[in-house]
Amino acid sequence: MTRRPRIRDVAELAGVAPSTVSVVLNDTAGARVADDTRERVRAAAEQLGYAPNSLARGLRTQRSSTLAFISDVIATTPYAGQLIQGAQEAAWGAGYLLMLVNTGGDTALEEHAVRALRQQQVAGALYATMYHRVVSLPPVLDGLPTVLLDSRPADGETTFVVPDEQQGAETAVEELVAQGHRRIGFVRDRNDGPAVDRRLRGYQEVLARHGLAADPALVVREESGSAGGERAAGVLLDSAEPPTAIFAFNDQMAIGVYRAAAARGVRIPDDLSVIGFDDLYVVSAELTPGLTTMALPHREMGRVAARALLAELDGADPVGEQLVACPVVRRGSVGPAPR
Amino acid sequence: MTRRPRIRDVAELAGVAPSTVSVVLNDTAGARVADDTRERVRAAAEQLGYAPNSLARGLRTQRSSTLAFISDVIATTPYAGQLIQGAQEAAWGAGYLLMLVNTGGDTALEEHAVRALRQQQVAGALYATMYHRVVSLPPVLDGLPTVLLDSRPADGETTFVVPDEQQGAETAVEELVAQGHRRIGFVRDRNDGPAVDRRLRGYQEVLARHGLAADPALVVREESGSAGGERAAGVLLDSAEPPTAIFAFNDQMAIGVYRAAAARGVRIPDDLSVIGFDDLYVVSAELTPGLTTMALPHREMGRVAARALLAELDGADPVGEQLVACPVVRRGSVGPAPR
DNA sequence: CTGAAAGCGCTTACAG
DNA sequence: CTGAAAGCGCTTACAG
Repeated sequence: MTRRPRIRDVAELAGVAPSTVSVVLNDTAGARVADDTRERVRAAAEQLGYAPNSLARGLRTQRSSTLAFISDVIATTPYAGQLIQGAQEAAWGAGYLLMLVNTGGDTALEEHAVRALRQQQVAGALYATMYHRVVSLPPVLDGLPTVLLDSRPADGETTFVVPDEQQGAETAVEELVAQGHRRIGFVRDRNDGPAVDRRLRGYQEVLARHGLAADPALVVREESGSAGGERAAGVLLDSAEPPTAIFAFNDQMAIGVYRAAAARGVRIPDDLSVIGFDDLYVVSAELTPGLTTMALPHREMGRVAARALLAELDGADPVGEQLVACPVVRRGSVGPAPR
Repeated sequence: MTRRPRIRDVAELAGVAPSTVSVVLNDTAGARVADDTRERVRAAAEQLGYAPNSLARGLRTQRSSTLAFISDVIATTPYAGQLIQGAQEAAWGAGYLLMLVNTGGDTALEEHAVRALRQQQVAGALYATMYHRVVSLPPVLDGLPTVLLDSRPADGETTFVVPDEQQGAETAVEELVAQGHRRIGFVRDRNDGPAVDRRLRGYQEVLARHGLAADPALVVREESGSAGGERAAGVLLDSAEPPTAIFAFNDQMAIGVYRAAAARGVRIPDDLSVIGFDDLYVVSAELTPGLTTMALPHREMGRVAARALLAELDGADPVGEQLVACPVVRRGSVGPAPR
């Protein structure tokens, strides 16, 4: 394997100085080079298969073309890939590569990793969490342009990109209302958090918008897994006035709703409509009937975040909250309200 | 934000030359530096929070400390994270960072990405596919130390790391035999491929080992999704002599087996034991009863691959096939054979 | 035992 | 319009 050509090789072949090669290949603004010289340089570069050494360029320009993608628990979620994919697409568009680090939530390790990333002169960082929550940026990140992905900063001006939870919830409940449902239950996580708070608000908003009673008995708090969803749906279905539709905080809880319905001979969507949130693909598509749900726009979020970061590297100011809309994915679990 | 300290700053503070700082901080072999000088240098570096610029070091030493992680379809599989996580763990241990690129299977894009990676002087590459298959390495990778992850090279000496499919299948079927099952069905993918071939071999191996008849009617080919699994299991369950246990090629097909059983009033595990493959977590844990299955050791595979690559960077020869064992994950779908 | 010099591969003022 | 020089921040022979 012969070594990669350097700029000097191109210069010699073209019969010019290395600086001329640099100017030509970079299309340096305000530099005047004769057309035939340009041509010779280009041909020489092409012939040798020359591609500049990014390390040398980064050292000289004091600006690398890599972005850090730091995440807490990439390993255990099927979403991470989409976030990365989106970020990568936007980064590539601008000639940046992603350096990936997964911290597993370990602070010491995170600090170590960020240090290594900074030694590599990353231009900026995307700091991603695997679900929408509030975080404090670690001090090692100080002074490095950073955009938060799927989380909100505890304080500061940082740009952060999150799903539009409220719009998602509104869309979901509108979907049910449009089918004639008037009593709609909400099966929610036991804990508060940015996601559940906003989804609840969206739910309430739509009920109010349509003049539907906001019966507190229709909102049941439970653990956020399928077992919790099953218990919560059981409470609703066994009540004196059961809802004809249930909006589940997430797809895992929706699985539980399916189970509670099956156990009671309640058919979906004939007797009960169900709509979930997250579009946890392997789950939502495999249920019978398929689960209609709100997709978390991870790929688009990744894109938006990378674009915002790139803009900041070009001198733009942080822009705070960036909401990305959640689209509905219609499968078979929503039907007309039974009369 | 003040700029990062350079080696010269440390040298000035310690009252020595930059070269001495380098020698001390890198513990350069064969260099003799007085203990108190060492001490002063260390203290100065500590005080300034000095960390060497990896770009400059890489340029000078002609050796970067980044590895490329190139994958085809990270976006759509929940496994990718584990692969990356494992690779990262091993890479970090050796002071390397991962540069990630997902090609989406687009060759032109892949070529472009690999070029960019090489411009960044990555020391080597991990080339990952999202399921076990045969690949040809793209020419752009020529001359760059590369290890294949979850795929086998069409030719060449390349090191490649794959799950031990046959051991996994043997373990699965032994699990059933140990529970007294004598008629065991195998619900397999319609297409051939390294994974299904080896799983079939493992299945046959165990039957032979225990002197059980290898009835060809017990092996049913179908599409590899849940619908295929359902049809295949239907064939087995409706046959004159139905099996008491079914080994499914993968968890998706196992879902179908569950459905076929439910549709016929066949109870799992009382009437029928089921064992899957892949441990597609969201699926296998959410079924009722939970699916007993063989886990794909993605994290460990990532680790093994990164370690092998690092070894090659240190001059070791490629080692060809590296098998990583698949452990069984016991949930509730395997029980004693009905009498 | 320590320092001065050269050089990795680029880019960017600055001469001419 | 083009080239020579300096320098980004390191490390590594080589003097002394």
